[in-house]
Amino acid sequence: MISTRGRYALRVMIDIAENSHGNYLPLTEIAERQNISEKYLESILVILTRGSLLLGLRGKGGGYKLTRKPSEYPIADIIRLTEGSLAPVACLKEGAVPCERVGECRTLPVWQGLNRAINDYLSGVTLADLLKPDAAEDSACL
Amino acid sequence: MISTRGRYALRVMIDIAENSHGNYLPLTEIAERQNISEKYLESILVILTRGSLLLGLRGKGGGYKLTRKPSEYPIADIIRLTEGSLAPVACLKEGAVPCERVGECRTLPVWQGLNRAINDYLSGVTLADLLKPDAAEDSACL
DNA sequence: GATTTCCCTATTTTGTCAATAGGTTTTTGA
DNA sequence: TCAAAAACCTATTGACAAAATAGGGAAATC
Repeated sequence: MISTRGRYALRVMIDIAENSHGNYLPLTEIAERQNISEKYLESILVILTRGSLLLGLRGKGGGYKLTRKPSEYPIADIIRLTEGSLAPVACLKEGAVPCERVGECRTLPVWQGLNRAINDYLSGVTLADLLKPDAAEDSACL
Repeated sequence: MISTRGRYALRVMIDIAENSHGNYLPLTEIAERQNISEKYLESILVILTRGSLLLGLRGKGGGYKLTRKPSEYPIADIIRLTEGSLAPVACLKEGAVPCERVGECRTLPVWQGLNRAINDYLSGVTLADLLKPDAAEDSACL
């Protein structure tokens, strides 16, 4: 199950894509529009910024903006970053110690197949696909 | 993420399919083979039995057995039952109160698409696909 | 230099999952 | 008929991660 953090992250990315028009959007504005507490939202924006999905600028006139065009943000990137992983089971996480039963594990193929299905789907949808028609023009967003 | 309960459930179903040969397998035997505590395993078998994926028989000579041929168990059924749902977000769970933002929700299409990708994949694989070659003959398992 | 705004670390709260415990009922078979 | 074997049932504990809060520090602007 995608957690609150990942779901909020996606909403926030859409919000910025639709409202930024190339400018920096302050946290308070996003929080109000999305009805998320400023403090909790902040913890999510930190992750998105550290992962280079957003650019943060301090001081008056500062805020957050996208680093790329919406069509260059696969949803998979957003969810993977904020959730830590997209893997449906722990043993498929990046850098997991390979389970000792790996040779005899009868269930591994299912999880690998599921993992691929999830990745393929979420990699094939981008932020641009989720925007309101009039906000979807890439040029208007950077 | 699929929880321990769901992963164990799948392992147990495979175990029974491969070892039952039409007989009832007692919990203790399965627990030992799978290295799962008897008490915890019991809580999982209760779910599988109530959901009619297994048949339980009490008393000496009793235990658990499949109710159908392995090829008639989509993995989706096993995981959905033990996890409660396959939905990647709460608002897509069976019987969830529809979110009030539904009309304006920009993220819903992603979750619906992901939901479908997961369901399609897990519905297309059955228990029979995961068995050792020599146990895969359906007739030997009921 | 005061205000705005992001940045950083830590803590509390909450809730679910994993696991355990202890008992009850049914069935068999000696 | 009674002891053993086995599933069935309810409740509780323990551990951990997620959600949310708190308080302050650093950069940029005007």
